[in-house]
Amino acid sequence: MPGRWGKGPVKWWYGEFRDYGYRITIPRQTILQVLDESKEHLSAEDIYLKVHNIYPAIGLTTVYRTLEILVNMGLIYKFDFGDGRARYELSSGSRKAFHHYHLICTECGRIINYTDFIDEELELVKKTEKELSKKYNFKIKNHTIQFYGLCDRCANNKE
Amino acid sequence: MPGRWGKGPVKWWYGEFRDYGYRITIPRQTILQVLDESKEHLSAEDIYLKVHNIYPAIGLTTVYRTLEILVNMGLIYKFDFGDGRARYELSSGSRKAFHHYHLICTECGRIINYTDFIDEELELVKKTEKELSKKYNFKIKNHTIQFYGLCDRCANNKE
DNA sequence: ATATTAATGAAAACGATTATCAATAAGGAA
DNA sequence: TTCCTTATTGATAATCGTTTTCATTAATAT
Repeated sequence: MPGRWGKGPVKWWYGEFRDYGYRITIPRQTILQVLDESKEHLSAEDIYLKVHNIYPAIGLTTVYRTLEILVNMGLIYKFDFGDGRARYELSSGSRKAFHHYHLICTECGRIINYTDFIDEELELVKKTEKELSKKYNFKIKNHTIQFYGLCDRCANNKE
Repeated sequence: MPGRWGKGPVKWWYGEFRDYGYRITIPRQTILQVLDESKEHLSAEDIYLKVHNIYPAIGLTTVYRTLEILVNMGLIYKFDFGDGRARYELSSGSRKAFHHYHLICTECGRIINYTDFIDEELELVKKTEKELSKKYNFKIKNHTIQFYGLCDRCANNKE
């Protein structure tokens, strides 16, 4: 989609936003812009700070509220890596959506998205998903695979 | 191991506990007993309440502190399912340790451990683990696979 | 341009977890 | 056993991420 990801405020979600009956506001535009420009797994506060640089009137409350509706709309994913704060990432974007596979350092909290083996994993996941939803009567919406351990830096610091 | 899982306070961890220099106390015994007798994914407060029935003098602080050392010792696993409270489960026990695979209802918080396909999954996980730890220099200690969705009860309530 | 009402931000409230600290009790030594 | 040392305890306060409240502001339909 040429031009869809040009610089400046992203607009591709305007229609979808209106379909939901949501208004298009500067805080919401800025939050989506920040999410779109970032490759990281951002926490609510990360996002707040980045938005604050662009639009200093922003409130942390608005960030939380906007993130919640974006999650409900399916525009972003919310992750919980066990460090007490949630992380958010656009569900679609410049890069393809491989947001489900993570390496997490339990020492420093570093998070790496890996994209190796996703084909094989996706196949197995799809099969599992199908069988599990049948067996347990679960309507499966999403999944994650996480590996926990020590990253190189932290492993070295331990010896 | 016959007799290892008899009723009454569990004692199999006494040695390990002493090796770590930890003292064996009534609160700790009771917490481990509760964990051993439960098949569920218990939150700290769940555990507190159950222990409180047996040993009313228990404090919530002690529960948190004990759980932390048990996690560090590797005797229990700590999970974070994204509902703001951590869950704990014995890493070994009467049942084998298939604590890594969950179905989570995002509506009511119900958690189901599934054990289907774990053979295939374990195989893939092992392979992935090996390759990822090489590629990213990660010392992988643990992993989880979670499926999020709606359980039968909650899916029905939505229509 | 105006009216309607969703959206905002500051502040307070909340819930889970952690830190503080004086009192207690486990376990080794005598 | 009894005493001593020190880890452990539980009540309380503090912390931190997130939610709620509510009066003010601003987006959109008219």
